[in-house]
Amino acid sequence: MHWADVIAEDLFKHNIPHVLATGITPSGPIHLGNMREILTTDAIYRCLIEKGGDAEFIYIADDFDPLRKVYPYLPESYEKYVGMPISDIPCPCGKHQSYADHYLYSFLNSLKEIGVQPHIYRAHEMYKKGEYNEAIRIALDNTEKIRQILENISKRQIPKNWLPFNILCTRCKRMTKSTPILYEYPIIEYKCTCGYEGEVDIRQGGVGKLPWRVDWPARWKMLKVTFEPCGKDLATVGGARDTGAHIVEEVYNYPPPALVVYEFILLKGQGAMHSSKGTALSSDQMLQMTPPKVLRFLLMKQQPNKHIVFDTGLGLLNLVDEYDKIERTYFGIEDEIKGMKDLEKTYELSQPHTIPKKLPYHLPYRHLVTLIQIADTWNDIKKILKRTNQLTTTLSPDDENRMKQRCDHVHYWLKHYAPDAVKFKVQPHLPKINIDEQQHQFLTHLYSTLPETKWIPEDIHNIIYTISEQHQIPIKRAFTTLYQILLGQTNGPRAGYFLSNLDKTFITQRIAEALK
RNA sequence: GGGCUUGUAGCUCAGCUAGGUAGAGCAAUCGGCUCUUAACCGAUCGGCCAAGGGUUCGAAUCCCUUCAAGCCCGCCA
Repeated sequence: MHWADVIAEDLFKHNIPHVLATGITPSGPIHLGNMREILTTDAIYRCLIEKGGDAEFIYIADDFDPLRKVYPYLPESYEKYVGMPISDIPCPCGKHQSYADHYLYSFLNSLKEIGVQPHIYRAHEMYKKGEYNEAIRIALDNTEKIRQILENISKRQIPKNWLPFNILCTRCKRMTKSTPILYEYPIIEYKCTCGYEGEVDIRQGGVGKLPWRVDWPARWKMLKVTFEPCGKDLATVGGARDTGAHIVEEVYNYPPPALVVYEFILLKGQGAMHSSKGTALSSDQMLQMTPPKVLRFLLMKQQPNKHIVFDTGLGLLNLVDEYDKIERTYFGIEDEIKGMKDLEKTYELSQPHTIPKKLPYHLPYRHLVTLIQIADTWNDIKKILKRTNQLTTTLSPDDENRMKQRCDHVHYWLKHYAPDAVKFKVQPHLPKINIDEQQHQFLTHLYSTLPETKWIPEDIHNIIYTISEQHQIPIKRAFTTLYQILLGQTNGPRAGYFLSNLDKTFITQRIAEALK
């Protein structure tokens, strides 16, 4: 059984309305690792619905959190906003309503594209509308109990005057600088390091925020959460998940939600992703170089508790080809791959929206990488495919769109991530090179043979070999010569296929030019 | 010191929640007309399943111990 089915079945057994929750702080680019939380939940959600369960999928944007520091991707000037809620800080690009919106919207767009549609809650709205008021009151009434739980379980020392509430200073608008002096319902008197002393009325929304370790359990109760995955960093003994489970039971009188711990996604050669260190791949970037279904596939094929090593280089091509292979297998075109577990379910869960009824058109992804560097646009690629009999039927509009999208992805990948070894450019003019005697011989002979050569890979391949044999030119040298006059580099795609994809007249002219 | 997760072929991973002859993809090697490159096809190679012990007729799989790696057990999310 697929892992998502196993978890869904567990939830289903409880026979209650389920709320599957996810939550990410939009304090920076939301990356592929964060995406795992969403997609893991989405998979379980889909399986649960399929079984006939009653389930809702929600996403909470923690946009009332304060900005912690000036991250490397922020301008220096943001120093003055540190400590303020990210929903109240201006947008870095100026196009969004707030700092939080800036990162949140790009993420929400990615979600749409990847076929995930959770009900979206925004923490700053919930706080400002007063939806947290009851939870805040309960937390403050139970200050001692919460203090004990936190001290016992996480072994941390909590200051004497501490309250489970971070006050938003009325004057400096920071949430991290105030210390409470006295709490008497509903008023908290506080002092801020900015020098301000004042009071807040907790019956008013948005005057402050529960600290994370309390906010989380409060939210479980409020939204009746029954399941929430969490990253392995939070799932440790003494971590937020641990203290949260106690607080929700002992303070909020609600059972802790079921849990799945997911592992990190590592970037090949770089280790874990950290937005703060610039080693993260944002969901945006990811979707610009990978078809959404392939991205889903990457996460669906692997159990959540396994780390994933993502390779933005050649590994990406393998991943896409692997996906295509699974697709062919799903439609019965290819034999089942033995090592592939839960193939059907994995394929279905990889679809952002609907499951295709028939096999989509396939062109090996690696081949596309070559073609696109020759032809640039899908329309031109199509001409080549037709001329060379690699494409003999008319494509459906769906297939057309898919291929166009793939072309965009390959372009982006080539521009930003592809290793130099796969890159080449057919030079519009003869590159400056010196042709020696041997090469001259080879090209002369090739030139004279071209008119009667059939422009198909095999034949092209053959004449290259035949000619170099006749002139006793090492075959490697023959290939190099061709790459030199066409690409200006010493190697390239397999010559026969490569040349057949180029226009014969163009090749003839180029050789003539080189012989001058 | 404590917790969680992971450890299977050169690499990325299945197989572990049914205990029954170790699997896939990629890489590598060889072949596919006298054919090395980056479409493609076929074949081959490749593993003491991290190590040790236990349960069992039988263990990659269940149990215990050890080792290694990653993350956490301050603040903040």
